[in-house]
Amino acid sequence: MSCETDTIEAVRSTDQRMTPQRLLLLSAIRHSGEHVNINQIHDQVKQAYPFINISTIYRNVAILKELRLISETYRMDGEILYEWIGDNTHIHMMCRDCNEMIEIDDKYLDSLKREIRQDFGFNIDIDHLALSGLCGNCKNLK
Amino acid sequence: MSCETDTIEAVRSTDQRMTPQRLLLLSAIRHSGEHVNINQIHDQVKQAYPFINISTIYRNVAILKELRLISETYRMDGEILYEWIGDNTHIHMMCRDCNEMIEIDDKYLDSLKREIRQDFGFNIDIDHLALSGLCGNCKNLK
DNA sequence: ATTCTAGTTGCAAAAAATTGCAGGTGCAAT
DNA sequence: ATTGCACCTGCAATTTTTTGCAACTAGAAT
Repeated sequence: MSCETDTIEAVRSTDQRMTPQRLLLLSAIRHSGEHVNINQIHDQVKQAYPFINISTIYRNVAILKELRLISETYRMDGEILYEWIGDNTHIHMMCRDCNEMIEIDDKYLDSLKREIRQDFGFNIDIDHLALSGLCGNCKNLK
Repeated sequence: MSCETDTIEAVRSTDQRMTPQRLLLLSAIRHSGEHVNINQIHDQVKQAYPFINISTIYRNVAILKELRLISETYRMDGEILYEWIGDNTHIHMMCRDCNEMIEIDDKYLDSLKREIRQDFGFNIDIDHLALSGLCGNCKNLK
């Protein structure tokens, strides 16, 4: 059974269709294994299907983000990166100086999540969170 | 003493100049009192100086963000908002359904900040953090 | 297998954001 | 007050992202 089966189900469970283009795009993000930008996704899909249009990439990325199958991360230098969510949810922590990005287990957020839910009724999405700050290295250089 | 004095100092303390355009832009963001986007800033500055170019707005916003005089917040619908930081730092909490944005005192972050600093050496910027999630209202509608 | 419908795609055009550059200007030094 | 230079600005051109639309197609119903 292909590892795409549940993805296809996730897409179909809404009113969305599973097109070859979308399948290639999903596969590109899922198997890249790291944060990728729009152009990297486009380039990857083009290898299998050279006629894919960049607007199709933009539109699908927006849809998959909405479906919460992929996460969107704004890097401090302005670049926007996408990543497969799956069940490996984590916090992104990005250094505002060197742009190094580390991933932090979401258990660190548990108490914050609980407090904000209690006090404000807000439920934080753990799979979509980018913290910014200064990493240890860059702090020492100051 | 104008309330701009310390701002001017903050800018001059780096290798930046204080131009009339930049002063108008700073004032526009500072006195708007809420989150504004690029076009709102542009429109506001145009009232005082109609020749201001949009690229000047983009460039200055990038610089002031770098200087950490203003914060940048990505709303779930893609809009990018700017806000004067000053000493009123807070967390942004945005609902991914209705886009409602509430501000949360940064004391809620104290323990998370401490843990991440201890375990990863990373210092979280408290003035630049947007949490996303589902507000109480939208959760009940589901 | 055929039909139907609403979502999807590619293309082109529009809009938004960025960049290169020549001329202008803040401001420190004199 | 003048000078010098690095930073800034406006403009135009470029690049990136979004949008409108006609043709296409996945998938359900028959």
